[in-house]
Amino acid sequence: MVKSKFSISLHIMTLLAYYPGEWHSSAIIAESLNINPVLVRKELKALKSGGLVESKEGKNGGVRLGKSAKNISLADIFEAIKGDSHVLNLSNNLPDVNCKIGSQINEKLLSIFDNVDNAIVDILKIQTLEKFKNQF
Amino acid sequence: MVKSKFSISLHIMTLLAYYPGEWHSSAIIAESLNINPVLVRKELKALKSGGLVESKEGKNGGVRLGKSAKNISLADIFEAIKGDSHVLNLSNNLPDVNCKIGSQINEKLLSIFDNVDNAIVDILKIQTLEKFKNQF
DNA sequence: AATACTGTAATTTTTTTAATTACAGTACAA
DNA sequence: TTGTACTGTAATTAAAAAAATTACAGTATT
Repeated sequence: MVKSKFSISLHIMTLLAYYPGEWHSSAIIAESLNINPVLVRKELKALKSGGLVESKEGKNGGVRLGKSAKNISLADIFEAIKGDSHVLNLSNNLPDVNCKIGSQINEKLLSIFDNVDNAIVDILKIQTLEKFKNQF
Repeated sequence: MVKSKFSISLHIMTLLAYYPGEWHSSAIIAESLNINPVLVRKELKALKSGGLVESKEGKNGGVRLGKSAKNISLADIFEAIKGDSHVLNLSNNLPDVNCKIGSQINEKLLSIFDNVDNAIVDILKIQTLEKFKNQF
């Protein structure tokens, strides 16, 4: 479910970029997104591992950007939340291995998925988070 | 769910391209994909409206390519199944309209989604169905 | 007239996603 | 040193989405 993860993560990142330096609690962030705070913290996990945000535990803790919004592209966010998954998916069911096409389709599809993901990264590289948040 | 629709549709189209001219029943196609025949017919609906396949009702009916695989790109298939939807999605919940970011994020996201979809189309335009099926 | 298809609607089942609950761990601050 | 307000994460429940199934009208073919 890369699909809505990107939206959620970009929304979070935009908030953090809009109020730089401030620590935001997952509850506050969740309010703007109108989703559950636990889900926010889960999404933040991926963004943290990419170094895009940093968090502070304890009272008055929260999260803020891990580096300047000028140095974060939308592709960075996409890659952080994407992990090993693809934007496109295989069918859940295993194709018929006795079929010439069915037996090989998945490997060919996966190769296309890589190309698609790379194309998305390329197009998202163009825009920085700084530029994106300045639209608001 | 554009994600697995593309895989299902490309699988179908590859089968049809591999045995050109022949009428394939949804049951035969469903066997290779290991999915329900009704779902195959549903996917075919989108491909038909794009002129990519043609169907024949009645006994010995079925579907076959609507034009030469040489004249079909993977982008054509993607666009046919995509319809008005995007590969990326908004969050299901409406963001807080009282928040500066929340009130405007969705329109900005939709603009990105268009760019992403266009990038996918561009990369998929490169390969024809003919070339794709010749890999098998 | 029997057969083998498409096309499509309605329903049920399965899968996925999100929400909720719960709580250990941490830092601040009175 | 204790209450408070956070993160981090696991486990469970609820909701939503996707796929499968059932059903059947309509249509060529033989």
